[in-house]
Amino acid sequence: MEDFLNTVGAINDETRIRLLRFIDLNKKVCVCDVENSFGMIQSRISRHLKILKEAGFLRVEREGRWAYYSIRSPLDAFRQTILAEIACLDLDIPALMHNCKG
Amino acid sequence: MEDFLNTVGAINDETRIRLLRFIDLNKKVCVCDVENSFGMIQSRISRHLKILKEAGFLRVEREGRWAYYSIRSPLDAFRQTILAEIACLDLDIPALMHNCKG
DNA sequence: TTAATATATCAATATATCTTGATATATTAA
DNA sequence: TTAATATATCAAGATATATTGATATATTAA
Repeated sequence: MEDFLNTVGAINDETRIRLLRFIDLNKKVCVCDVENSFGMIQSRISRHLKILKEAGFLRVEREGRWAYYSIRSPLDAFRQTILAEIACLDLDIPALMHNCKG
Repeated sequence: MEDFLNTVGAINDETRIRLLRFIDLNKKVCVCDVENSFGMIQSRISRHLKILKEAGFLRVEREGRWAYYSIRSPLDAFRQTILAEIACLDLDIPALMHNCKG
């Protein structure tokens, strides 16, 4: 139950739905690129990515000062179904903007 | 997006998850039976059933002074997947108590 | 018609979640 | 070591959702 509510709670937010789709499309992104692509402040992005990660949708790899987020693999059938459902939605997903300063 | 968030929001609540499973198991129930089975006040049950109905999970048939709720049929694949996922959870579902007074 | 039952909805409060701005930590480059 | 960049987390306020008790509506039975 706890895991189910965690999973469902994670996708019960428009920002996170868009973030999830964005990462699904762009495969591997760092926080500052997401920040810039979505035009949202860093703490907001970071918080939502954490929720998606803890809900089992994302994984993080640290490389130097960057944290790269991608869709967790393997993904169980239920979360795969959710991703597929989100892929069918008519979402406004921004283009990936690389904006890290080094 | 609106429909997706509606669907997801509906199952983002422990009470509604249990109600959904209860109705899935008992097929067709009136509000006062649910009220008694769950030991919750009527306004609470009524509100949650309405949310599940508006999220596309339930349908209502009025018969006299009773409102009978059941799983909506046909149910699209995504909602079926959700029901199946809920069926796998270890939930505390009460036995159906018939308690209408006439 | 009156009373009882079933259900829905409203208003108030309580609780949870989201957003922002500030701050803390870590890594790298100068 | 100092400064810059990237990320995470915290505290405060804003917003949304849940719960309760009260009330409204509808149906049936007496």
